[in-house]
Amino acid sequence: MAVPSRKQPPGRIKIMQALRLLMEEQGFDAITTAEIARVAGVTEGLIYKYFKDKRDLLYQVLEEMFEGVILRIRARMDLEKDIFGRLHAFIDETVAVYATQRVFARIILIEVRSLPDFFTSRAYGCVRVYSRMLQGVLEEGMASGDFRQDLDVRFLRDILLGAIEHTCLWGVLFHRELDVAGVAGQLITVVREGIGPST
Amino acid sequence: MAVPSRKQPPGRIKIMQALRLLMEEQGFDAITTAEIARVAGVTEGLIYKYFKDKRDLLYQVLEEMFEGVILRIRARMDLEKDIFGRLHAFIDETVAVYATQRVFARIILIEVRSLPDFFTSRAYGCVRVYSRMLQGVLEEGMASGDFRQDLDVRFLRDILLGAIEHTCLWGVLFHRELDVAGVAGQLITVVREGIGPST
DNA sequence: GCATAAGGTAAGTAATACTCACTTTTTAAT
DNA sequence: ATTAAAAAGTGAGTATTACTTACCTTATGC
Repeated sequence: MAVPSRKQPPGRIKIMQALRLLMEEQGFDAITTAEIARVAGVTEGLIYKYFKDKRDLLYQVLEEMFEGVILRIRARMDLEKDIFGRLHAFIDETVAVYATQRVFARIILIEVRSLPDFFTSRAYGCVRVYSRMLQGVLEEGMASGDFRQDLDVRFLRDILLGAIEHTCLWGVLFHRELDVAGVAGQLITVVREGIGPST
Repeated sequence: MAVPSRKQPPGRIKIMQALRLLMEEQGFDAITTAEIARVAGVTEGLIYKYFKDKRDLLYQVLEEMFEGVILRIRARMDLEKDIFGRLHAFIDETVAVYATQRVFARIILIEVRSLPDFFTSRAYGCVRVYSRMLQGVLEEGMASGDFRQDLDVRFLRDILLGAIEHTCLWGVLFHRELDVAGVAGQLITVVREGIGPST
């Protein structure tokens, strides 16, 4: 689904590109529909031919980017054989995405959280798929005995997702470089062995 | 500072209470200034006598609540002697706050993140104080040798903060009960010992 | 070659955050 | 007590902006 980039009307594409471009420099709320239309080279009314409202436009832009991100992470994970390798791949690739795709990172980490209808959007479906990927690895690890058994998989998943997001958040907010290997490495260390004195 | 609840004009207090009340049921963006004024029993214009703009009102409400939260967490931590006890107190009390003070939780976890000028507000100062409390514990743990030495304290702090926030996020978003002891317990377990098979 | 639908336009509307000139109340010094 | 001045509060008005609607234009299939 959402695949045929062929049949998409040019105006629709230009509108989505315009928003992506504008979001390189401004937050979503600061961007007006008039500005989007101007940059896209179309009229304001056209936006509402293809998008239910301004937020729906944001969600569809996010969905488009998220599909690429999911493919990228999945491909990277498929290269790894052992559990911790796959876990590391997931974390490392996620951080790498946040580091390089700033518009994507800003949308997912900052913008959509406060928009209520996001959680019924197709873009949120991507979040669930993404989240499920991590959960899958964790379940494997439980089943194989590589991870301790006394943890709730969903809790553990949320702990990891939160840790990843928050370690990247400040860099994304303040446009600072992200030390991808550093963040991913520290995360994996903590997760593997905890913060107790090294064994 | 910010103490004298005496000298505050009644209108100002009523406006802040009105926003808190309205936020029990609605998101910040969905609340209009007209509605705030109506509930407060004052006119719309008065809001702008005491608050720079609508967001500034939100920040001041948050700041007021945050001061109480900080006192509460600090008091709880001061009861604990050993490092892991203090760490557990910080986590447990934070989760308890998110579980019981839903308006506070929603503002800090969901609303302010996308508002650019939040990070120059006094309320953000509270976030820094709060965050510094955790960092203090971690530094102690490093110094005393209770924690492993090869971790960056600030990374570790962000990992923990993110983990706490994210494990509470869905409950807060979807108005579900939070299993305070469960969340805090799992977090402490992971942090202490990692996810490797239990030793 | 024409009907039909899809792509696109332009002017208008309602809502809402915010302003400003003004009035009322409180405070405090003579 | 009187009054000046500062603080508290009002209410009508404005600019912005997301969104609508009726209309035009171009492409597509039969």
